[in-house]
Amino acid sequence: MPELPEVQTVIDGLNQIIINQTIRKIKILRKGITSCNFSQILGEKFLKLERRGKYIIFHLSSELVIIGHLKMTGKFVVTSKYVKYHPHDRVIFFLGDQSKLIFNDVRCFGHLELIGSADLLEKFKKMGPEPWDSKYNSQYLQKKLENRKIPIKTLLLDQNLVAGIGNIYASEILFEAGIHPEKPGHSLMVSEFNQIIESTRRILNLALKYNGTTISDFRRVDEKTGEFQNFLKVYGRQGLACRICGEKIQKIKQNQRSTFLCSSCQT
DNA sequence: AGCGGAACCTGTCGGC
DNA sequence: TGCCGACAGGTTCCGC
Repeated sequence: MPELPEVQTVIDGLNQIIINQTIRKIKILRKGITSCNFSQILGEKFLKLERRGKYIIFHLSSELVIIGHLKMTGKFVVTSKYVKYHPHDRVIFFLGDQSKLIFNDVRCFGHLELIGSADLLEKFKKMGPEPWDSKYNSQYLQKKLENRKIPIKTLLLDQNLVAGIGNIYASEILFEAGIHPEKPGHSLMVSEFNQIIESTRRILNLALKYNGTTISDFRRVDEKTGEFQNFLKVYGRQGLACRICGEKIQKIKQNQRSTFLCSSCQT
């Protein structure tokens, strides 16, 4: 589900609500979501939430941090004491003000883990730079991709190359950059790497401004939808006219995942 | 090392 | 209407 803008939207929502709340009790409704021993964080407070790639980092008033990943369908919702459980609620944090922080996930791909804050660096050691990091530049991409034969679209989904891009924004970024998604990584020129970097930042910034994309079931913490779906130029628009040239948008499969493109604008 | 495919799990939608 | 396959915003593991 959620890519960088959606994860950041969730974090911004939670930062408004759960900071300084005490964790009174934790209930795990579905095993497999987490194998943590949560008893060691009872009585602790949420201090601050951060994002790294598509991971959510909950800093606590102890030396431990909770790391969450929403995968395809995970959500965090905060509700009052009296709201009943929903079918896909998986983990419930009972908070000091009697509200509940609920991790809900239809498909159960999502995951929560507990690690020492000193182990955060190690945890994210292999992950690529954030898109706005100055390390994410054309020399970096050229070096990392010089031996890669696979399509640039597939490469943009690799979190060890750059953090946070998923299936929707990969298509949108390459459309904006005017680059065909099937081009092998090693075949791109420096100017094309620069286009990708600029497009990545522009599109993610815009998506952040509109609280992410709601295609099916992404919701903000307050259960509102994101609005960036209204700005999508290729994703989900197969058969419709390209907004730039009028050509029909195509849908292709790459590595078992859908890619959308305009074969006239992207070369 | 790089690459493709399967697996994880549940729900929905479109075609026949 | 009902069944069945395809598909869904992600990541990891396995074998070549």
